Amino acid sequence: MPELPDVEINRQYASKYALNKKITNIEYLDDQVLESSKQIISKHLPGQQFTETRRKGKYLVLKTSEHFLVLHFGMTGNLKYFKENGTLPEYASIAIHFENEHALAYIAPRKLGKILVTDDVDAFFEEHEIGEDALKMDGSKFMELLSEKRGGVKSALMDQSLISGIGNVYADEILFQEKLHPKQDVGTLTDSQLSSLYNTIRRVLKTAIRHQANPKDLPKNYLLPHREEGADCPQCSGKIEKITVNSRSSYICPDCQKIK
DNA sequence: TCATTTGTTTCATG
DNA sequence: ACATGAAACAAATG
Repeated sequence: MPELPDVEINRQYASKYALNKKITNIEYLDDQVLESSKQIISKHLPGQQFTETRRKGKYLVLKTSEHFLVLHFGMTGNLKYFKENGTLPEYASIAIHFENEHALAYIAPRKLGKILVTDDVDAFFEEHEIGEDALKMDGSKFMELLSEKRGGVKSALMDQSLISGIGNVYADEILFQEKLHPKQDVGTLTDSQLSSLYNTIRRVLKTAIRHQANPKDLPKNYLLPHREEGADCPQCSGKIEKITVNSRSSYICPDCQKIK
């Protein structure tokens, strides 16, 4: 579930609480999500402080003077800043302790995330084929990439090597707003449709960020608050349907979103 | 008990 | 050879 907007909220959270505080030690509660060894992580972080946060697609990056802590939340997860003498958050994988007796926990209830340290974050993104961030990509690049792509429009939006940050949930919202069927072949889209799609991607993601990535707070004409089978379409009298696209659940309004 | 959840990886297909 | 889609995988919940 943590897609671009959710990760961005966590980035803002980390910026607010975790910057410019000396790291004292790292507490390991679950090894499952560690891509770097404990030894490596504990070698590079304690004694340092985070000076900058970054986000690319669904990845969150905390920078120290010479290294980068790279976090990915998989399908569940978030950060939690807490007092050391308080309760350790449930499902915390690691806790980064600071000199001020507070700590930042990486929480992953389903343990499908990633935690690693690297000294070259650009190389990391290149190795993992993470394309330009959905909010940083410019319009002409988007048009170029999508006009070369084949297959369904939804799989194109979710292709992290093409454009990063859009997952299953926000792809549904973007397509609903555009009145496009997820299985419509991307090659059939006109330049004007692609251009409109680009603008909608930005609008939806930015709107979600503005609402703290909380689907319930999104505008009334958005799909997300009604993303369940049989719900009323927020834009017509139709009922929301659940269909399978790319072996994933897609929620669409069959009246608004027809293949052309 | 098992279907369901999702990003990523892997395998099969065209 | 390459791109695309389908399926497997991880873990935990209800």
